Amino acid sequence: MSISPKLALLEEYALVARALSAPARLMILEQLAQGERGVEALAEKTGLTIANCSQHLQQLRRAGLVTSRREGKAVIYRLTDAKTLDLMDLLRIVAERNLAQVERILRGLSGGEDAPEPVSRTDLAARLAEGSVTVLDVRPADEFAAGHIPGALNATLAQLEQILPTLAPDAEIVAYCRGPYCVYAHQAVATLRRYGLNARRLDGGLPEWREDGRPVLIDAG
Amino acid sequence: MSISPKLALLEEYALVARALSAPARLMILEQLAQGERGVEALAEKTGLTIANCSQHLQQLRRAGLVTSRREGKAVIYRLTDAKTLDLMDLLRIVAERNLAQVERILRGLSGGEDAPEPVSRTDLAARLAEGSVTVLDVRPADEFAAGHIPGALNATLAQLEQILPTLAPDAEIVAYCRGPYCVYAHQAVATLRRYGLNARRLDGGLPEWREDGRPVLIDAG
DNA sequence: CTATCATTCAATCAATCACTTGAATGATCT
DNA sequence: AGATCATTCAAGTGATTGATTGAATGATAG
Repeated sequence: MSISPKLALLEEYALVARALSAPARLMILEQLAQGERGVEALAEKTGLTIANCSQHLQQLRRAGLVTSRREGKAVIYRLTDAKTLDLMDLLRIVAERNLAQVERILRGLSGGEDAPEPVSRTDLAARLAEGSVTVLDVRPADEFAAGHIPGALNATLAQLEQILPTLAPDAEIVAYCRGPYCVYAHQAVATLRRYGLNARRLDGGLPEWREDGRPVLIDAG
Repeated sequence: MSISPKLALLEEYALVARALSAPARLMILEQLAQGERGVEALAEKTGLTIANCSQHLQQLRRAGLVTSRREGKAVIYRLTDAKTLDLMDLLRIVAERNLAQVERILRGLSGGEDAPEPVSRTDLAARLAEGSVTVLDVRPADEFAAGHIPGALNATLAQLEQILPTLAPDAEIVAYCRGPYCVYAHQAVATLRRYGLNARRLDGGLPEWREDGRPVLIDAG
């Protein structure tokens, strides 16, 4: 308490920033953006050991970004606040505007200059209503089952070539994944376009779609 | 290039967050929000040594948050992008919503429960136009000289008691400082209210006022 | 009450960060 | 060109972080 209040405040703000300063924690937050999860599920999805994942989660909790609740033996974590998503999004936007390295990586993902503009969620909703579009969900099957855009096909990158024959050659395809931090949709679009298909990426992923209040279909367990 | 593009992207985003994860760098950014500055000026304002300040600046530059330009012997730094301010602001908002510690500090600054709501910049502009308000700039004299709200008085916290007699006892006072990260205005309002004056805080500081496109008066050098 | 399971804590190590000090750069002025 | 000044670099120190391992906690089921 002896330091100045001004510094004390800055320390708190810095704590939040620090929580976002490790790739592992960004991955965890991206997962939590899709819904609450237990420690084990998070560890598996992110490739971290359980102990390590638990430590990161506690760092996130200290920064106030996640909250936990006990459910039987399991501890379930969730985002404290939807504003956290905005913060991650702004972080991404600032990084994309200012860091040449980010642009280079994204360009590499999209396979060159010819990456089309993403489709806005409003546009996609309108096109869905008139049935003039094929929606592709590029996330793993379990995440698809837990909630997806109604009418979407599901295929991971590895499965993509298998479903190619089922797609009409002139269909307009819109791919989406976990959200702005996720690169699956970028890669899927690049692959589809290499095969000559008319594919574009959705702006944002399922969490943003849900945040907009749009319908999400959940598979019966 | 051997790591996955996904991880590479997350590393870049984390780099930006890391740049915001030290109080010293937040102070520097707060200064730069008011206008471009040389290294020496920044070091003095933040209380850092020049060498240390230079190192922090380079970390900020690596994260793409600041840009430098040479002017004679001096190197002048400025914010790369106004979006950085949004990012800092959101960081602050998330911290205030989620961290009890922040609320405690702010409450202590404001001297208890009775802190009034801040005045919006739109409101202040209207009240200024009709002359029904006294505006107080709580920043150091040099920053006041470099630009302030037209008609504002200038007094640091230390000088505040000296100008008390010049204030009409029933005047409505609106205090502002460097911006949301700055606590001078909070403290000034607390002091003025202890003396029974009707003081409130402006929402945001001079950078936000300027960002709104409102008039700023610059003293002739 | 004991066994079991998911999670967290504790101890450790390598790596990184913030800060200090003193020397090196790079542009100006005489 | 040499002197001067602002800034940056380089090296060293103490503190912190991220990851690993193994033990401890805390809630449930028998």
